[in-house]
Amino acid sequence: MNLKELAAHLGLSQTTVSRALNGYPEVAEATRKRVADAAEQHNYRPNTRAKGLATGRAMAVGHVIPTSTRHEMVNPIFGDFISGAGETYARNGYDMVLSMVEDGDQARVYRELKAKGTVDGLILHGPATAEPRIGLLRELGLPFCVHGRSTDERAPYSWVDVNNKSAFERATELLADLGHRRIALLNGLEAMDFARRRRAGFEAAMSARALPTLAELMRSQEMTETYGFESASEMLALPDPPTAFLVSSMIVAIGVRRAVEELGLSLGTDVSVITHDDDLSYLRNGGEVPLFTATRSSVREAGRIAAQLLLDQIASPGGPLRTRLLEAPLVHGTSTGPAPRATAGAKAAE
Amino acid sequence: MNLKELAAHLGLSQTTVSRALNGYPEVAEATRKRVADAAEQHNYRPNTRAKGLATGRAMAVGHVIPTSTRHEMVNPIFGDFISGAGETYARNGYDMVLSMVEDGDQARVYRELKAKGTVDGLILHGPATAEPRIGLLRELGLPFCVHGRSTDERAPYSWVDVNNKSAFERATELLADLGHRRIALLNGLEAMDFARRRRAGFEAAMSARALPTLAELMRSQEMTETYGFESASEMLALPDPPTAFLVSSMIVAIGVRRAVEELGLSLGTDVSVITHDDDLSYLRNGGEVPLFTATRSSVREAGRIAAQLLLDQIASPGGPLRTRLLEAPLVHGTSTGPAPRATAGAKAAE
DNA sequence: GTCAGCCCCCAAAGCGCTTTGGATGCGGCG
DNA sequence: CGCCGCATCCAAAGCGCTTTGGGGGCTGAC
Repeated sequence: MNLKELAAHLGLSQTTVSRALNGYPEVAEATRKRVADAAEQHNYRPNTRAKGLATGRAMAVGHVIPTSTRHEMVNPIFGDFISGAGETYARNGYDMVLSMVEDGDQARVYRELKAKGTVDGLILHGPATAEPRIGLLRELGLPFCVHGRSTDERAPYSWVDVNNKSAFERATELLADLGHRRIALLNGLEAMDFARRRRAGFEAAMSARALPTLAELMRSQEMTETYGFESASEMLALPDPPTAFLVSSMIVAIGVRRAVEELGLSLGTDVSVITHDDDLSYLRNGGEVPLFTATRSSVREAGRIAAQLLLDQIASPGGPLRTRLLEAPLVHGTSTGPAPRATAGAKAAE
Repeated sequence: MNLKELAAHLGLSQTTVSRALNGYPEVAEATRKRVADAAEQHNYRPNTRAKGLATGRAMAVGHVIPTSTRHEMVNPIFGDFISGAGETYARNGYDMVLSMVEDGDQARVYRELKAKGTVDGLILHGPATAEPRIGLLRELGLPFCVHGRSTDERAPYSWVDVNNKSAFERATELLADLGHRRIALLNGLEAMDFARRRRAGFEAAMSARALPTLAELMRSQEMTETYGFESASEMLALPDPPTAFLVSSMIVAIGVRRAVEELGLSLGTDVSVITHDDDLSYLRNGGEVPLFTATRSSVREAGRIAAQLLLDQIASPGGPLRTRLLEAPLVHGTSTGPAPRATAGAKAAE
């Protein structure tokens, strides 16, 4: 059933039917009601493409997901973020289109989305410290909102981000307050902006307490369980091992836990761990009492907000570029405790 | 830059330019070259909506992701599946549109996608044993391919699935061969078809060996770490605890591992675990030697295949409905070993 | 020299919708 | 009574593309 047929069926013109359904004032209430009922009954929905052609709006927003071939990892937070964003889109009648793109091809895909008119705006994922995509999108004139920030970018742009620096600063302070002096940092890839900010927070807190940030206790890699396991195993085997770990994601923390337990050590007693927790729906941090002490921030909520900022921007093109900084409160779990008097290494050798 | 402008620029008609770009024969090679060059130079891309309107094809396929509000979990395999499917779409010039939909609303969304003409086909996720969506899609005349199967569905339909039954059958046999007699099954929600098939495989192997399938050693819930931890903790505290666990996902297995280690038991010695491993990019099963013995099947590969079957179906509407059954080979890790002579419970009490 | 037959190319219709610019009919005001 | 203005509705253009249904012009055969 299309507009023409519906109009014929009602004995009205397409114009009137269209106006009735779109809430224009120049149609009598009785007529509008009659039209609405008929539309409902015949399950009429205006064809998206035709409507888009006529209005010039796609009623869709794009997410470009990088999938490097080297390490073909899909970001685990992706599902939850998308899910949050999707809620917002659905509520506003927008579609969400996804493109999986190899790292190098991103620019090409952005240009293409613009030229083909597929979307009205974009969410930009995984910004690096220096992020050329931001300039490109601005140049293309496509509204966008960044999930995260890009330190090197000077001009304003819309973003939603967790306050990674303050989160990791507070986490480090907590560990220091517990008496830990040798604290390891298992960070994400440092090309990513968030990882840089986390390290900054860590270093700020450490130097404020006059604690050393040792190269052998700092790593940054892609956040996998294996990374956590191997790093922790190696570090705990050092002559002077760390007594605490600050970790960038739950998955990495799980690897750390495995290493700790495999050494016969106990989490929260011999070794303390604080992780960032994206509050992923399929990887909850324990039940009532959190398993890991963590800086927690729902990435799903971030998705909801980013989508909303983008839709607002699309709705009022000239408007101000809004941003949103989310705090990540420290939730206390069982993985932290006072620094042991003997070093963990000594304990392990008992 | 649109067709009209490009044609004017070239001093040709829109018809000729369109034909040149779409590879129709009635245009001279020299002209075609000239057109292609100009298009390239001006970065011309036909407007998707206009093209779609004219051809009646959306060049897009939909994925409807259920997000129940009760347990607001996003399936963790979702990201990898989508990523695989996305590769196929990209290679074929298709867009992928995602809808996050609350469980009850699925039928409405399918109808809407059809009526609005947003997509040319759909991938159906998470089929239940009795799956009304299949009938609905068939009735709507939208091509679709199911990721998984639906036992109760009699009429043919296109699907891609792992051979869950044989995988769990072989896994159970391995445990039995190792001397395990009390084997626990931590399954996914039994409304899901895959969970039913896995149980069937488990039970078939158990009864073939004349081993008992005990109600207190079988659970089926949503696959979270907590579920694995709590189930394993409780079962291992039974007077006559299991010596082996057959588990439905890596995440659940991680919870089981935590329970085992927290009891001071050792994985692969005191307690054996076999899990299904979807080969998720962000949750690899260890490095060289797998951590868990597992039935492994890449869900990303499944995504690639499902997308291809769907595109084939869209390309040749009358064609046969293809299906694909993927085997999940058993990979041997460190989490399995001979059944201990003393029961695990006795060992824990040492 | 003619004319059929090809090659190339073009004008215009049409996809399903929105929107501009009227048309029609009615009551109310002067 | 005549005219204005308002409330309703409609015809048609246009969004950017594909595709149908023609033609011109050139070649080669007769």
